[in-house]
Parts: sequence; C-alpha cells; structure tokens
Amino acid sequence: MSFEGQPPAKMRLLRAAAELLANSAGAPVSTRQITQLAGVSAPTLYHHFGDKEGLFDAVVSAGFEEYVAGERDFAPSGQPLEDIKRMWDNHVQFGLNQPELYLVMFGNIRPESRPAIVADAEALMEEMLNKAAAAGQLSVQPREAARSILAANVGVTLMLIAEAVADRNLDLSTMTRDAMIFAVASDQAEQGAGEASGKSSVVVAAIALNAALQASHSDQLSSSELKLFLEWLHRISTSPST
Amino acid sequence: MSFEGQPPAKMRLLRAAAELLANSAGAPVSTRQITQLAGVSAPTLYHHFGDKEGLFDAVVSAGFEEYVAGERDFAPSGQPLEDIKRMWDNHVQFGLNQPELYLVMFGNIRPESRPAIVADAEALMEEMLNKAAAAGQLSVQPREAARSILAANVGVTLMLIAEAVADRNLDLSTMTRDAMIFAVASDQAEQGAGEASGKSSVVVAAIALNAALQASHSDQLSSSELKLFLEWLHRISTSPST
DNA sequence: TAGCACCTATAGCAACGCTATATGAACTGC
DNA sequence: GCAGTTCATATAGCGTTGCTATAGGTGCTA
Repeated sequence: MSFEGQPPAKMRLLRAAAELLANSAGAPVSTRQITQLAGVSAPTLYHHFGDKEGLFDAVVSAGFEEYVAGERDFAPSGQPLEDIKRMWDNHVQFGLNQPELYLVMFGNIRPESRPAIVADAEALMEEMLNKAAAAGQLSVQPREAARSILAANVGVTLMLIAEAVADRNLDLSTMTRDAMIFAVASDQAEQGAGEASGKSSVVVAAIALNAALQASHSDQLSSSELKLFLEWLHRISTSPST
Repeated sequence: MSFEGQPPAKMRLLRAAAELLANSAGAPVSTRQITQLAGVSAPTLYHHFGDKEGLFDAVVSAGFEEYVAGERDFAPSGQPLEDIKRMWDNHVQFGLNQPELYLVMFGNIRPESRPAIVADAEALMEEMLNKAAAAGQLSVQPREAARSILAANVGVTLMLIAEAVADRNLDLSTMTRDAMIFAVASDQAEQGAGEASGKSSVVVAAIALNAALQASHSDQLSSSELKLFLEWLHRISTSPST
C-alpha cells in the first residue's frame, strides 16, 4: 500500500489507518488510535480527510489502486480466457491477503456509499472480456459476463475470508471460476484443451449412488461393510477426471 | 420477522432493533434509539442480550430463520434442479427485501464472528443438491456444488444490493444462477426417469454405477477390492424395492 | 408472610466522532 | 522586508455512544 507523495502528516495518517485496519480483526478502529499512531492530533485528521469515513475512503482507494495494479500487472497471455482466470485468482488472493480492507471494499457496499469501486472492478473485467469477445470466445455480452463473473468472484472471496484460515479450500474458487468462465465462453472456445470435457460417467454414477445411499438407510449391507463400501465409493467419485 | 413467544420487553427490543436496522440505510443504530423505541431502559437490553452485538445476533438469527423458512416453503417440484433455481431466487429476494439484515448476515462475515450462518445456508443448499445427485443430475459432489452455488448466490445478491434500486437488473442473477447450475449438472441431467420408474434411487444409482464401472476399467480400486465392491453393489441393486 | 428469582430503572463512566478556536510556519505581493 | 493570506497542526471540550454499578419492583413457591 503505497502512500508516497503525500504531505507527511496526511501520509502518516493513511499508513496508520491502513495498519490498524489490517490488524483490527474486525474490531472498530477509533480516530484516537489512528491519530496517536500517526503522531498527530485529532483536528489534523479532519483537516485532511473531512471525517473518519473520508480517511477510510482514502485507504480503500489506495487499496483499490493496488488491486487494479495487480490485475493489470501480468502481461496478456494471448489467451484472454486464461487471463480472466488469472484475474479471478488475483482477486481472491487480494481478498485473502487483506481481508479487512476487502470487507470494507466489497462486504459493506450500499447503494449510497460506494458502488464506484464495483463499477471500476467491473470495467477492469469487462476490458479483459472484450478481448475474448474479439477473439470469438464469448457467447454473451462482455458487460453482462463481467458483472456475472465479478459477482461470483466477490462471493467466493467473501466465503473464503469467512472461513478459518486452516480450512480454507481454494478448490471452491477454482471450481466456481471455471464454471463461470465456461458459462460465458462460446462452445468452440475450449475444444482441444480437453479440460472442460466433463467427468466420466463412472464418477457421475458414483456421486449419485453416494447421495442416494446417504438418504435411504438401505440395510442391504452391514454397517462395517457399508463403511468400507462408502470409502471406496468416495475414492471412485473423487478420482482425477480423465 | 416473527418474535412471538418472547417475554414482552425482550420481544419489543428485538422488534425495535429489527425495525430500526431495516430503516437505517446503513447508518449505525444506537442502543438508545432501540431502547427508546422499545420503551425500556438501557440495562434491560444488556440483561437480555449481553451487549449490542448479542441483540443484533438475535435479530440476525430471527432473520435467518425466516430465510430458512422461505427456502423450505415451496413444495419440491420433483425436479431438483428447478428447486435449486427457486432457492437461488428466494435467496436473492430475501437479500433485496431486507438489505441491511442481509449485509449483517453475509456482508460482514469474519472467521471469528459467524460462519455458522454460512454453514447452515450451505447445508440447506446441499440438502437440495443431494436430491439432484440421487437423480443422477449432478456431476460434482453435492457439498462442493452447494458451496460454490451459495458463494455465487451471495456475491450476486450483494452486487444487486449495492446497486441503486432503479437500475437493479435481475438478469445478472438469472444468468449467474443458470451458469452455476449448468456447471454442476451432469450431461444427461434432464431425463428424470429414475424416480418415475418406481425403483428407489439407490437402486437406480447402483445400477448406473455398475454399468459405468463395467464399461470404464477404473483403476481407483485394486482388483480384489473391486470384486468385493461389485458384489456389494449387486446386493444393493437387487434389493427389494422400497 | 418470607424468601427468591427474575426483570427493570436511575444515574453515571469511559471512550467515541467531531469541532470551535488558536498558534506557528510558509508563501505572496508590494 | 514585511503585512496578508493560506496551510498545517494543537488545546480543549461538546454531545453521543456502548455499557454498568447499584437498587427497586414484581410474581412466584414455601
């Protein structure tokens, strides 16, 4: 989070606010904490930022610039849909790296407060999707696709933030990401890659049987048999897709 | 939001908090406002709820029960994937009807505060997806599908809440919804014959898996394991129909 | 009637966001 | 070189916030 080029007190306030916010674990951060850490007095804050929300807006704004920079950073790969995947992953990583900032940016958005950030993020995504559309790889309007993908991206990131760090499973992100991209991609886009070709019918059937068994309490197998059976079933249904 | 059955002061506090929260437009709601509207004094609030957050938790909890009730309300249509669509739409509608409550529930979730709500919502979705899986309509694990769909559902709802009421476009929801459902649905999804044929879904699924295994030479199980597995599968699939 | 839980109220504390007012420093015009 | 203006910061304090120490009422059971 770079605040260079600001007058010293203003910059220190931004830094202090960002640091306290990042370490607050959700607890509210007071102006007194901020001004004390910044080594200035209360009115200085209000002179520079108007009010507390103005200061937080500035922090968010700096955070968003960092986010945008991250999104633009990698060179386009020539495969727009691959770039979208990286954009998605970058978004998730940003949220997980700075959860408090992310929650302020995307978790608390109200119509009257700051949809500007959302619009900017959408524009960023749309820009990338335009390239895909130009390459004939899109089956829906780039704008609609961008809104849809971003919404799912935000949802996934929030869910991951809500989870304890230990059991965060990025498969959720990967799966949702690929589902969304596949949905907006035109049919001829992915062939050859083989990646999106769907799972084998064995897996499908195993998943179905597993669900059916859970729901039915069949008594055809003893409990010990059932235990082993389910274990094998799980092994089959989580086999790497062929 | 029904608070019946509560002691009068407690109930009035819940009602007052819910009402003020709903009309607050994002502005913080003070305990003094709440207690005044409820016609009680400050300590009463703390006697019943511990602190302000406890009161809000109770409001959220009541709101969540309403949400769950809404999700369970409609009769299953026999087409699980259609039910999932209605579940999605119901989720979005709940969020748009009570945006402040929704933001507290899903916009501010931190690992240490309340992932319980998320887990419950996931369980609800998973329950419905199990039916789809039992009907052979799912190509991924119900749990993963539920997490993924719910994440996208939350993201879409938050984005719609963030938009001014005038330009809310529910196409975003419809499009994302169908993309997610399509992504988790298996290819042969629409046949629906399994349920109609009179056999239990366990048997149908076992038969399907048996057939698929015969055809595929999966190597997830050793040959001896596979032998026993197939025997059990046979026992299940020839069980007297329920 | 005594005792006991439960529920509620009076009064007030520390911390909060914010501001009226004032002081020093830096630049501007003449 | 110096008055005037503007910018940046500080002292002190206002009203409101979440919350509580303490105590008074109310309806039970014995």
